[in-house]
Amino acid sequence: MVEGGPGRTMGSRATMKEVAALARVSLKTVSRVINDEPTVNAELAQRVRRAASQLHYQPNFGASALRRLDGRSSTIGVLLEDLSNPFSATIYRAVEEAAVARSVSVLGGSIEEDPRREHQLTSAMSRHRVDGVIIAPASRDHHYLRQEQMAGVPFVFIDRPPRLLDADVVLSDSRAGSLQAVKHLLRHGHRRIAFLGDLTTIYTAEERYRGYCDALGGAGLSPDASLVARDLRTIEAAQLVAGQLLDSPLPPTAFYGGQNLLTIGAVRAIRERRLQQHVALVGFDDFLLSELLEPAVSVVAQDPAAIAREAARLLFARIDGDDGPSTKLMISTTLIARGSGEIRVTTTAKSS
Amino acid sequence: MVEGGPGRTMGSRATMKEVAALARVSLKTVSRVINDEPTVNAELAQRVRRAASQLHYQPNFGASALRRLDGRSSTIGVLLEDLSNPFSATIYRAVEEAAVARSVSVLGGSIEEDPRREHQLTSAMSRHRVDGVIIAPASRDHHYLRQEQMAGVPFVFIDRPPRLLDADVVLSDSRAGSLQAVKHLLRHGHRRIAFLGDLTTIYTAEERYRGYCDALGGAGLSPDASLVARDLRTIEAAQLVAGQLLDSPLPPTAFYGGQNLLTIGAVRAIRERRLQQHVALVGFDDFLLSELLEPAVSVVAQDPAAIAREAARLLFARIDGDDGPSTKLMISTTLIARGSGEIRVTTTAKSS
DNA sequence: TGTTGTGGAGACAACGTTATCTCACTACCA
DNA sequence: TGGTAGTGAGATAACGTTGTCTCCACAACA
Repeated sequence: MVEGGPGRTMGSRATMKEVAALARVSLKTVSRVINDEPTVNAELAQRVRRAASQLHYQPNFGASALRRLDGRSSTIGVLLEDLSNPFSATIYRAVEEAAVARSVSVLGGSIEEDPRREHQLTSAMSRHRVDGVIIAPASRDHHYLRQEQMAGVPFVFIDRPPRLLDADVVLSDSRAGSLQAVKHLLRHGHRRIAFLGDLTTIYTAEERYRGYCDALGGAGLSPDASLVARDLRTIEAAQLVAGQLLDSPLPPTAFYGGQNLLTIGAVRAIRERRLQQHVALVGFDDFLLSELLEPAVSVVAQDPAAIAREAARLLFARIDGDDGPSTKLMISTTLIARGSGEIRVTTTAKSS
Repeated sequence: MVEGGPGRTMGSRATMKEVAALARVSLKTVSRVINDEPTVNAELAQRVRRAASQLHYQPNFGASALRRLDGRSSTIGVLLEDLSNPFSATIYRAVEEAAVARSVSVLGGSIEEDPRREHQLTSAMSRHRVDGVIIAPASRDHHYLRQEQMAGVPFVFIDRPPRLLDADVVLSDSRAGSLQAVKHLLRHGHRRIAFLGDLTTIYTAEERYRGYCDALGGAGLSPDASLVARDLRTIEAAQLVAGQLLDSPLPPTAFYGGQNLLTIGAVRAIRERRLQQHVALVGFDDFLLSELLEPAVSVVAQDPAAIAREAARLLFARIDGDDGPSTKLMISTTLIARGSGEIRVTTTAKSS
């Protein structure tokens, strides 16, 4: 045998043919045993299994998918915003769990809010002939996926709905959650509530802004443009803007952070100015350690694991042949009061 | 055409054959165009490309890998502890970045410290005929991967070295980092330093314990069994144990958290008892918001992105044919002093 | 003008597997 | 005893692609 070691070495893999030869049966019989077909004599099956393990035989999924009628590759694609952010990572993990239960492998991808990258990734999924895709899209026109659907690949959208395409979708109720968060602040006497929002191109960012407006409207207020900052993406950007707002002549008495990182940016800006006991804050989406800050941060929590479980359930149902009309699921959010959101408006900072 | 919609519909995919027919060229010419072989007349190539896009042709990687001499599937496997923890997620992302640069897709998997699951996942990778694997293993004998190596699949180990197998590896210098952390506490006058550690079966947990012992030894001390808690996995477990230690007659004056979650558990226990200005704490591995706690948490930071970049570099070099001897890379750690680790031993809590 | 070389394109086999068809054999009943 | 199911296993083709071989047209050369 050729030398082992870490490098690439040429000891090719055993095939069914070789297993068949060693077990002295036909190729097809090996196929039957590998696929657990019942119509094979126990003794022969035993012989085949022994031969297979002796040769370290590993079936070739690619070849199998190529030949089999249903073309199944035992692979699904999971395309999310960014696998390194906790929301995406939690979703990935929950989908992975559903997938391993079916012996399906997961091809992951981070779209990074880049429609071009979304196209590249879906195209790669297509070339790999995945059995289905769960996607949190960045683009605003998903029409291009129609071809894939027609080729029999089900898509389940997550966190953001499909546009110009009919497909299943599982969403957090961002607008209602936002409404709830801002109402909470209003209830504590705040009238000057700043909004920190992500890219306006992002569906959920838009929804959260709508919820913010809904709440203000419900209190007879209308959004004050000078208190609304959008298209923020990083902790630093949010920190800067929140700081500027706090330093302005008529500062907000409360912040609503439309996303994890933006909430954290607000925490930093507030903290820098030692205003953490005076300026209220509610964030959308929970984050690790939010309860260990002082004051602990009140949030509207999503349930990413639940979203992922539902999405996986829908996807596998489609893969199993369900061809009913498309489903839209809303997963509700929960307001968690921890302190920062319950700070009442202070007399000194009260708006005129 | 059959009805579209979200369900599975039977509009099969275009093949090279159909593209060839539409472009009025041979199958092989299409193959040449798709693979960017230069020996094709420009006009023909144009015709082929037009036909391909008209039919929404997507090459079948499986079939391609099956036939081509090198058997490349344009897929790598990345098997980590748990994709939902920030360390694993950061590594995954950095590897993904290197992979997309080569138009390679990533099959991810969470081993969850379960050797059985590790076997299942590596086996799945093998069946998918990945071109290579980056793995943070849970098992303690990797001999079983020899077959895969011999079949030409390179493995790069990450965070934990291979055992009974020759393969590339990229590690954080856990022992040195630990030594540094505990020395730091000793320098601030602490003698009763508690150790919170993960499963003793985990290589890095063991190394971090060794570093702890090294540091104590360097100060003429030996580890006090009553201050050492190991095999902890969760925030809650660490919190409980740290609390018990703090409530004991002779409590530690400092904690060394051998892992993120355990450090956070210690923070909670200390905080519950309002001792955060009196009990020192250093953690191994940085975490988000560590700097926003009060006091901010001093840590020994790893550089998971650097680990991943090096691992990807090694892997792709192997895939490109490098068959030199195996490489071992150590990525150094950095002590970040933020406050919690610089608390001096207090007179009241000083040990006898 | 005949020969050789070259470059572009097609014919065909093969990769490892599964679907289909066929066949040998047993068991059962009239 | 002959005929008919039923069952287990092999022979063969085919999936979509690439590697190899062959062929043809055309240019270059003696």
